[in-house]
Order: sequence, then structure tokens, then C-alpha cells
Amino acid sequence: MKVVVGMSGGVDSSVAALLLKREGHDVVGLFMKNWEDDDDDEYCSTREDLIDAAAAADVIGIDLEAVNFSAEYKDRVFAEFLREYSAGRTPNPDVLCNAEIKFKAFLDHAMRLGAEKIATGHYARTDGVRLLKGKDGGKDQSYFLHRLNGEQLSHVLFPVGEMNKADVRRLALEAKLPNHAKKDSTGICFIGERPFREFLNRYLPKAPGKIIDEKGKTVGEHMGLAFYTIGQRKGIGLGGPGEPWYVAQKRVDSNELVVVRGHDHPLLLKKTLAADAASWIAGIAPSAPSAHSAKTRYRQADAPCTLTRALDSELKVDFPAPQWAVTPGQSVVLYDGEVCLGGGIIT
RNA sequence: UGGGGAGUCGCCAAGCUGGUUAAGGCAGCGGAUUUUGAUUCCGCCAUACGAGGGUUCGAAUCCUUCCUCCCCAG
Repeated sequence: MKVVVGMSGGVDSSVAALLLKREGHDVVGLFMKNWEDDDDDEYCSTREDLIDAAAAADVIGIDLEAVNFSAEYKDRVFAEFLREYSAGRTPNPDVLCNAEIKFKAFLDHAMRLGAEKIATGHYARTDGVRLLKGKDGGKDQSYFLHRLNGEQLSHVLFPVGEMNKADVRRLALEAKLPNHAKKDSTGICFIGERPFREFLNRYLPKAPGKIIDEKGKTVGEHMGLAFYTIGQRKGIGLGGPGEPWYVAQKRVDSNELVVVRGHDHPLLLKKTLAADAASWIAGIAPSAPSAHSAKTRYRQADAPCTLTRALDSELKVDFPAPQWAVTPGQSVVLYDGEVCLGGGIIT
């Protein structure tokens, strides 16, 4: 079967391609360049990633092509990213990127190339209908994929989803893939890791305002609500005696940042949340109320919860144990054991 | 002006019955973890203790003068 593998230049996607090739499939690698930047360093790293992907493809014995979805990325992901930050929320661009680019623009493109399936290096599993967590619990990336649906999943393969990261690297080493020891990439997908505030400030203006404590007392000045997120400790610039300060609320109307002292301050703990833009992998919302588990952010341990309201567009969740720094804009993702049900954007 | 108290890293704050490497927390900086942003973790961060004298083998710790701040008197 013809499979188009999205290759980033990293080990995971390279091993994914390797596994598919070994299974005898007709494999083609596709490198995506989705971010145009004036930044020289970034230009170089994208260039290096392409070189790494090409080198891996060469060893595997497959062709590698490149595509550029920069326009789509900018329109469907980055514009929304900026809108959300401007509105005082903290978006997760990679969740959108998967739904709009990797498993839409890229998927469509691969289909036009005659592929039966596409594959990526995500640590997740699918039976073509459901989305399951990756076998390596420490690397599971189903959180980022929760906005996919059955139709998309029916065209997707996650070859490394059955493996542990250590085994992926070992396999890469045995296969002599040149990137077997390449460091895992971090930062916004396709944009990369960079000084975040500086990056954001290239697109959003500073908008200084008051930093206040929970009693309303002014304790400092912030540079603009968009440059902070709930639960943030570093970069607030508030010292003094006592416990560290954490961002607890962003009041967009008054342009005030509310901070509290101490990691376990009540204002940082929530036992309930609401979310909109719900997306269900099965296409329909689970019946509610119902018991599940949920993550409020990536790599967080699953927390038992009750889905108290589940519609096509919105959902509400109650947690028996308070959740720390539940952040508007981030995704709440629901699970039944290994099965990812979908989720929504926290409001 | 008289009486009392205090001046240690940007902010708090140990140490102040003299011994030496000047605790710790907050902030800050660097790194690890991490396909978001955070969190978390690790490391770094005062040759210097308001200033000048003095006592002593040795002082942030004792004495003294000055400066500054606070409180109480006026």
C-alpha cells in the first residue's frame, strides 16, 4: 500500500518510515515547511531538519519530497493563535496544527498523491476509528491529536505508537539512521523553540497594566496580559518576602493581572471547568453525566472526572480532586482508559 | 534638639555571648524535563555585612565617631 510519511527530520518520524518500509509498503517521505521566517537561526534549523530528513530517507531507501503549507499554517493556525492570545487566553497551537495541517492539508495532499494512508511519528495508536494513547505512557501524544475525527483516523498510521521511546532510538541506531541521537524537538511545531515573549511581541504589542493581588492591591506592573499565562511563576518580576507569586487570573476588561502567593493557593485550584469548541473523535458527544478521566494540559496525569454536560459544541467537567492552574485556551481532553474521546477548549 | 531602636545581595532575613566558606526564602540568570504556553527539577547569584577609625592572632559580630531611617518625647 502506498503510504506518505510526514518526516520532520527527527527520530520518531524517521523510524515510522523505516518500519513501514520494512513492512513492504510503498513509502514516500514528505517534509513540511510550514513557517516562513526572517529569523536566520530558524531558517537554518528548518534547513538542517530537511537535511536530516533527507539523510534518513536515503538510509531507509525511500524518496523524500517537500511541501510548503506556510499559507495554510498562517491562516488556520497562527492567526487563531494570535487571536486567542489577544483575547487573554493561552492557546495550544499544536493541537490546532494537527487538526488543520498535519491531518488535513497534509492528509489531503497525500491523498492527491495517490496515498492510501499517511503516517506520522506521533506516540499514539489508532484502529482506524478510535484514537488510543501511545504505548509509552511518558511520551503519549494523544492529547495533541484529540481534535481528529474517525474520518481522518481511517487514513492514518502511527507506527511508533506501539513502541517506547528508548526502543525507537535503539532501532534507529541499529538501522544506522543518522539522526538516531538527535534531541527531541520542543517549542511550537514548525516554528521551533525560541524566546517566547520576544517572539510573541513581534506580533502583539505590549500593553502594560497593573498587577494586583487577590485583595485588589497593586503590587506591580505587567507588560501586557498576553505575555502571561495562568500558573506562571517565572517572569513576573515580583520578589519580596514569602512564597513565590503565581499568575491566577487575567482580567482583560481592566487589563489587570491577578497574582497570588504560594503554589497551592485556592485561586489556582479548580474543581470544575467548561469548554467550548468541543470535538469528539467518534463524531458525537458522549452521553452525560458520565465518568471518565481528563487531562487539562499535556503530560499531566489523567484525573478522574465526571462529564456533566457534553454537546457538539461545549462541555463541562467536574473533578473530585482540584486541578491546578486550569487555563482558558488550553485543551481539556477526555479519556476512557487508553481511549481518547476528544475534548474542548477551556473557557 | 533630648531619649530609645535599627541599618547584612534588588526584596525579606539568619548570624550579632568574636574565629571566617556570611544560612535560607523571593526575584533574577543558566540548564534539565517538555512537539503549546506554563509548572517542576538542578545549578549560579554579597572577598561583602551604612561609612570612618579602633581593640584583637582574628570582627558582620566588641568600642568609638559620623551618616541614614524609624519610634517616643518636644
